[in-house]
Amino acid sequence: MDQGFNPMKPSFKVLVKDKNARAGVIKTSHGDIETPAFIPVGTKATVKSLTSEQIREIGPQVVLVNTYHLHLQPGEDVIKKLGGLHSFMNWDKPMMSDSGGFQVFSLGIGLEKPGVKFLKDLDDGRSKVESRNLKIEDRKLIHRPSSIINNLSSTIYPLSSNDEPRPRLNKITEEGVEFQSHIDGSRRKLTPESSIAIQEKLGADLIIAFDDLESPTYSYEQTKKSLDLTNRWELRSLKAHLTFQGEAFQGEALRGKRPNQLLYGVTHGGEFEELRRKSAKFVNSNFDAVALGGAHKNKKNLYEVVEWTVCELDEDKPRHLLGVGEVDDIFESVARGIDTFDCVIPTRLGRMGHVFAGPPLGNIRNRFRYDITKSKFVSDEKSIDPKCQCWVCQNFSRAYVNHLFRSRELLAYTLATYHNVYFMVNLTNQIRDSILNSQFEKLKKVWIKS
RNA sequence: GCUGGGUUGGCGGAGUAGUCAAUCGCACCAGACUGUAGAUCUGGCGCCCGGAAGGGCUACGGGAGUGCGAAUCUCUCACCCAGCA
Repeated sequence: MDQGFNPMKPSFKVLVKDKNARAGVIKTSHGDIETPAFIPVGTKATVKSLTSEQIREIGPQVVLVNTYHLHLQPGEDVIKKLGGLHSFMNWDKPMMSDSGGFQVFSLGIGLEKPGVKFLKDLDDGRSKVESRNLKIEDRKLIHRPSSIINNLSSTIYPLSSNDEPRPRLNKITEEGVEFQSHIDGSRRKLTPESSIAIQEKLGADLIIAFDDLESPTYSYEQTKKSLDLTNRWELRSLKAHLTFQGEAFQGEALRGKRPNQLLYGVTHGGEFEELRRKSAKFVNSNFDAVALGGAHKNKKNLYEVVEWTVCELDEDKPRHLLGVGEVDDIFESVARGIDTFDCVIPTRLGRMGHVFAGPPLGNIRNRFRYDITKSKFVSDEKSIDPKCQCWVCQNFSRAYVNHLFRSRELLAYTLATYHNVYFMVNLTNQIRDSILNSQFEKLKKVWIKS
């Protein structure tokens, strides 16, 4: 156990409200999280391309890891033996772990339908969707060893009469999900109980209940069915959480003390107001923390969903918006009462060569980002964002970053990721300050002019 | 000088009479990405018209032939490489 480690159940407090936007603090054994806060994603116990030292320097207060990935590799027992996640990845600040529920979707339905969390791609026309969809699957298959392809679970999940049945890597039962590992093809099972047990061994401060994710293409009936399953799984997650806490730490310092993990229940219900409100009430009445999950039809629907959900929640519970988002999503969600976010966009887009920029360079039309790999930046001596104070912008030109990407140098990914994560952290810091000073609406207008 | 091999799109490199405007890789251009099977994926890439389907033009070192038809066969010129002098 860390020197000075003070086990405590995380708590949350709203400090200041500016209309529905809130500035608060989540206290955990590994330190405080001042909200609103952006949580970078470090799925496999690493924020891709960054060292923990760099992450500390950039300044996010929490990092998110994934139960599914760490369970497959290297396994929670290895991590626990090495002192838990914090010690394993040399990160002594707060950490959140996702339950692996999302992978039920992304390794299953996600293979069959485009638009993982949003339906927007379907608006472009049927033919495009069909071809794109097929190519996604071809791509996945190519990347899988042939032994795995030949042994794929043949569970079919047709979503409409027009859809070709496709193989998927998992099978959903009442008990949980039977997976085929995307790494070696071995058969695995994840249940609410095992997800919680794994998350307990990993040792993140904030953990998430095991849920089933609906597709954005689901009908009301399909969504309701999925929500009902999620609710049953969430209650089992909660029970497991209350049961396992203590057991996992038998013989250790924590025995007999209060649980030091905060379990978030996840709300679902797709695009449907009735289901969303029911789900929010359900989670609110059972959990001390709420994560908004599930699929959304589009941005407008996402904001509606946040509104509907938040209406049904107690003020004193922290609200996390899973997997969102873009700059405008963050403003709109904070405006409606969200406290924390995690999203792969800054890290993933960074690796793809897209870098963020605030006003005036960045705006709602260019989605606050541009492609640094374009030839027009070959000899551009300006920094990525002239207004940015990050280490990358203080020391490197667009030309240099452009060169690194074009020559496929590894540093490219590090510099772009560094800057992008800094951008998100800086953005949420500005948002928090604006709330504390009752200037949130003003800041929001400067950024997205709504 | 002799002998052998070679000369294909921005580059590398397939093709060796029709299904070739020409496989493929690189480079380049464009697009995608929201609880990460992602340092990834998709599309374009001679010129012109078209949204597309498709159509027209110019092309496989230069020139001349054979043949219904040539990047592919013959002759010749130029250049490159290897071995021998």
